[in-house]
Amino acid sequence: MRGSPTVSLPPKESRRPLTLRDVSEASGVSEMTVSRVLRNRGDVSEATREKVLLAAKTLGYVPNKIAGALASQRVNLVGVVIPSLSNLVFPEVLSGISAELEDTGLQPVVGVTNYLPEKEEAVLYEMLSWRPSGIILAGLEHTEAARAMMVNSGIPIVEIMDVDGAGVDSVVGISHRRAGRQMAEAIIAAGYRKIGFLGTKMPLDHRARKRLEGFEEGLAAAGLTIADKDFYSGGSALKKGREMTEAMLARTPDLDFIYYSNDMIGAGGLLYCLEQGIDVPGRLGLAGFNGVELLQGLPRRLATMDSCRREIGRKAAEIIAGRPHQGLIGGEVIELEPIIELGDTIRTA
Amino acid sequence: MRGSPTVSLPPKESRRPLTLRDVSEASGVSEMTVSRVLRNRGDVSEATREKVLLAAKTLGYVPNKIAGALASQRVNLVGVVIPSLSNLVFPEVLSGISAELEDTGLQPVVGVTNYLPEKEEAVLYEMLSWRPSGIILAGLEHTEAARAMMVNSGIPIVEIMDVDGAGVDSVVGISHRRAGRQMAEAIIAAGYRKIGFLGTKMPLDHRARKRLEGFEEGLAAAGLTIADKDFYSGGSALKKGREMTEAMLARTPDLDFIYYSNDMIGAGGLLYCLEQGIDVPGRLGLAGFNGVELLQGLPRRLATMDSCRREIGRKAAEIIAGRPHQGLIGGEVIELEPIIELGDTIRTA
DNA sequence: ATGAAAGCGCTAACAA
DNA sequence: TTGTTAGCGCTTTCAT
Repeated sequence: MRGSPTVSLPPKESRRPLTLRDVSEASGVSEMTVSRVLRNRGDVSEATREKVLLAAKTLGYVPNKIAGALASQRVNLVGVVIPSLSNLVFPEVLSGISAELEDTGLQPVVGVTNYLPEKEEAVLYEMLSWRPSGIILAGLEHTEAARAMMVNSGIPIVEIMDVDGAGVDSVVGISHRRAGRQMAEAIIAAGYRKIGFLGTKMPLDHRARKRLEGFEEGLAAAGLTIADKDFYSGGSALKKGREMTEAMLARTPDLDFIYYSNDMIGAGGLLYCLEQGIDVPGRLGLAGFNGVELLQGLPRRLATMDSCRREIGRKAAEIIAGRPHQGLIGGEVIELEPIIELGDTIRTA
Repeated sequence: MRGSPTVSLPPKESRRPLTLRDVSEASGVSEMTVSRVLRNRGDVSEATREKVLLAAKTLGYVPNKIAGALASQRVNLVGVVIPSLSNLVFPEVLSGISAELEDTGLQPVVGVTNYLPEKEEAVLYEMLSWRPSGIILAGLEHTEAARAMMVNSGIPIVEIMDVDGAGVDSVVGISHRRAGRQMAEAIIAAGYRKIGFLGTKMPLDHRARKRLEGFEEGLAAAGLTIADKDFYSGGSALKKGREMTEAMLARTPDLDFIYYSNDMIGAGGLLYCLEQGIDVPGRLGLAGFNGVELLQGLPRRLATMDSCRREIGRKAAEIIAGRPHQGLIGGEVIELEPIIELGDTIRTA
C-alpha cells in the first residue's frame, strides 16, 4: 500500500456533467486508461483499476454513451416499432424481446405508430437516426420510403407477427390467413353452419384483415359464406363484445356461431350469452383469437388460437442479437404454428 | 433555372451509412448549409434549400443523431422507467406521456424494472448515459445510488404515481394511502363491518402497500380491523380473483366485504360471486382499484377508484417538456384526486 | 501496462 | 445567405 488515493469532490455547484477527464484528473491516470477500466478492456493493473473505480464512484461519473457511440461506431440499442401499447398483445411481444435481450448488452427502444403508416415512417426515421444495432417492427406493410430506409440502413431488420407477404430482411410470425382458415375448418367440422363475424374497424390492421380473409376462404371451401358481420371502433372491447353480440343475435337470430377478431370482444360476447342463458356451445358457438391470459378467469374457456406473441418476440430478438456472431446475411423467415384451443365454446363432435 | 441539380446515386455496394458530407458533395453546397437546411435553421435561399432536399432524399440520407447530439449537447429523448408493461396501468401512463410529448420534438424511451430496485438502478444508469432531456420514473422508493445519480444528472426528474413521500425533484401522482383510507370510509359508511382484503404478494409494490396501510388506518378509525387477508403472485389475475375469493369465503363465511388491490382480481371475484348467486352488494360488497376500462364490460360495475393514469403521464411529460421554456428550477409536486366510483357493488345507504 | 494522437459526424460560433 | 474553424467526449490505433 502506498497511501490510499486522494479523491476530492468538485464544488457541488458545477452542474456540468462529469467527463472522463474529470475521473482522469481525480485518479491521476490517463483518460485512456480510465476508459479501459470502465469498459473492462485491455490489461490494466489491479492497483490502477481500483484507483479509477474509486474515483469514478466517488465523483458519481456516468459515462457519455453519445460520445462513446460516435467514437466506436457501435450502439447497443434495438429499435422496436409497434402499432400500439394498449393492445396487450404488443407488450407481450416486447416482454419476449426484453427477456431475450437481457444478457446481450442490447437495449430495446420502443416506438408506437398507432397503426398509421406515416407515423411508422416517422418513428423509423427517428430510430434509424440513432444508428441502432437492429430494428424489430410489426407487420409487412410499410410505406415505400420506410422500406427504402430499412434496406439502406445496412442493419438487421426483423418484421414480426405476420408471414403472409414479402419481408425486407428477416421475418418472424404466424400466417394469419392460415389461422383464419383453420378456425373456419374447425368450426365447420363441429357442425356449425350459420356463422357470423365480429371485429374491429381497422382497415390498417392487416393481420386482422388477413385472418378474416382466410376465414372466408375456409368457409368458401365448404360452400359457406359469412352470414352476418359487423365492426366496431373505440371503447371497451369487452363492452363492445356484449353490445354487438346482442345486436347481431337480434338481427340474425338463427346464427349458430360467432367468430370474433380478438379474445376481448369474444369474452364480452361470452359473458353476454351466459347471462342470457344462451346454450353455449350447443345452440351458439364462439371463438376469439390470441390466447390471452384473461380467458383463464372466465366462467367458460373461450375457443381461441394462441398467437405465439412471446415466442415471436424472443425469436426476433435472437436474430438481432445473434447476427453479428453468426455472421448471417439475413433473410431468415420463421413461421410459428399457432395452436387452436377449442375450449368450452365449440362443441365437440 | 440553371439546370436541374445533378444527383448521382453512389454504387449500391457502399454499405457505409451516408454522411452530411455525401449530401454536401452531391448537392454542391457546404456541409454547414446542408445541416441548416435539414434542421430548418437559419436563413437559406429557397434554391439551395431545394437542391439540398433533393440530394438528401435521392441519396436516402438519414441524419446521425449521435453526432448531432454530441455536437449540440442536446438530446430529444425522455427516459421513462416503469416496473412492468404487463400491468396495463403502465402502458396507460405511457400513452399519456406519448400524447403530451407528441408535438414537442421529444421522444419517450422506455425501460422496465420488474419491480426490482437494482434493475431500476441499472436502467437509470443506462438511460442517464444517453444524456436525455429528462427522466420520468414510477415511485418514490429508489436505491441510494439511484437517487444520487438523479440528483447529479442535472436534468429534470419526475417521479410519478405516488405522492406519499419525498421526491428527488418533481412529483406527480395520487396519495395511495389516502385512497385506501377513503375506500375504507366509503365501505364503513355503507354499513359493511366484516371486511377482507385480497392483493398481490409484491413487497416491492409500494403503492399497493400504502393503499393497504391507508385502508387499515381507515378501518382502525372506526374501531375495525381486517377480518381476513390473502396475497397471490403470478398467474391470471382474473382467475386468481375467482379462486381466492372462493377460498376466502370458505374460510371466513361471514365476511360482508372484500377489498381487492386491483380491478382485475376484483373482476374475478365479482364473476365468481355472480355465478354462485351471492347477493352483491347486499350480502357481500366488493371493490377494486384503478378504474380500468375492462370494468365497463362486466355484468355489474365493480366499485373502484380511478388512479388517473393518463393524466399522471400527461402532467409528468408536461413538466419535462415545459421546464426549458418556463425556466423552472423544478420541485413541483402535483397531487391528483382519484375519484371513487361506487358502481354496483357497494350498497347505497 | 500505459499514454498520445487522431477523428467519429455533426453543430456553435464566428467570419465573409 | 453561405462558409470556415473548432470542438462535443469518447474510442481506435499506434507508440512506448
